[in-house]
Amino acid sequence: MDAREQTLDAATRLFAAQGYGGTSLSAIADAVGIRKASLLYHFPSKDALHRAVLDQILEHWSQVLPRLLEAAAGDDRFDALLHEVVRFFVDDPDRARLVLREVLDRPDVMRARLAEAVAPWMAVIAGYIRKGQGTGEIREDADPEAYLLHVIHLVISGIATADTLGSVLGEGGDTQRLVRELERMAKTSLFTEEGLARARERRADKEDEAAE
Amino acid sequence: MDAREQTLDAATRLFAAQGYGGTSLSAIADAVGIRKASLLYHFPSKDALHRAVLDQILEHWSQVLPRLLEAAAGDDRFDALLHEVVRFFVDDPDRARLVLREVLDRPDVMRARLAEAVAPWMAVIAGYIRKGQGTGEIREDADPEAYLLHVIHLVISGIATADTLGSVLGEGGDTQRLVRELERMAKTSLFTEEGLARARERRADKEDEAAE
DNA sequence: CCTACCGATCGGTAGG
DNA sequence: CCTACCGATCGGTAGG
Repeated sequence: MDAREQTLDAATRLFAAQGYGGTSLSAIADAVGIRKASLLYHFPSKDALHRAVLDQILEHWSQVLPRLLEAAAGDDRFDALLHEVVRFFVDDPDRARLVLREVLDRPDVMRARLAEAVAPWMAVIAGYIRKGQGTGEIREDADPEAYLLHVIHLVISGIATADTLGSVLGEGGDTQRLVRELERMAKTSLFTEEGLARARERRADKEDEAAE
Repeated sequence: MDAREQTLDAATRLFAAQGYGGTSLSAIADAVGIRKASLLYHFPSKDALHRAVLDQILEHWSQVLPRLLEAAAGDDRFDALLHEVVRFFVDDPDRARLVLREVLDRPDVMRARLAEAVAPWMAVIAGYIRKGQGTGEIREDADPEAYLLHVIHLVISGIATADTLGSVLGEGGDTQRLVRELERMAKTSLFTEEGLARARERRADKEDEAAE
């Protein structure tokens, strides 16, 4: 791993933990083991480094989202999508903390970037939800776009703070327990009882096929 | 409003918008219209000012929560509680942003404070949920503590970012629309169809009584 | 509540 | 990738 990658890694970690204003270039350079001036050879400014860190995360989704929506075009699209989003942030909770901080720190910059990178895909998924409302599998009173926004909130802020707030649950407050409840809430607030029952049948069928 | 209150107000606004590290004492003093040195006459240090800002918020809940739980001891306890929490943060979204930042910036300090101030009440409400699971009004598979934590997440991060992310919904992305869907999600993921129906009946009865 | 001032640290540059 | 250095700003103090 070259110095540029090491710097990106350390910056991700420190920006996530202490914020942009709370992290100095010296602190990042120390973590990498170089001098601050050397860091500014790889990235022209603190702001440029910060943008590079954020680009890494948003770039991932520009690549993964379309692939995922096509691949999981079948019945379990929703499950697959939710699982992938959860997996990405649980894999490295710093990603969740960074996105959360960014929305707080630079609301207008982030609004523009999300409108460009995420909104188009949200519209597609909202379309699927509306189709499900037609077949009776999805609750009529759900507001597709607002629902999606809240599920993203649930995932990101839930995972960003899981380490800290899990302990409020007592000893058993691990991330897995929080994730399980999070997925349950996302599903039961979207699907009708009929929709949930159909999904269970589909899963049972699949297991039978796999067993043959 | 004296200078101390003005300082608390300005600090709340600026810490919420730009974070602790991103806000200088001069910036706060400028907003109040005094000198930085004068600010440090009212609060011994930046850290002390920050603590005072946070204390204001947590103190509110130490007072309101017990009163609310006793007063709304009837059937609509859940509705009343959720509404009050939403109202408090919608009233001033900076409160939501501050709490969110605090959990990110000082995880261990915040864990300790929440364990002391919020955890006991969460245990009480979780007890009510378990009782509802016994009567069939609340879904058996809900995890009471994890559910409550996620609803708080939903409210706080939803409201903290409503201004920014509402626009992702298009023109109609106002806070009210987000709040309505938020409350729908919280209820439908907690109550069974039977529980929801019973709540509707109770509301109809109340309206009849009021009409008489 | 002010002026005046402190050492420390900030992001960034020059030059090699 | 380094040493050396820049002006600006930081949180905080002295003294009135």
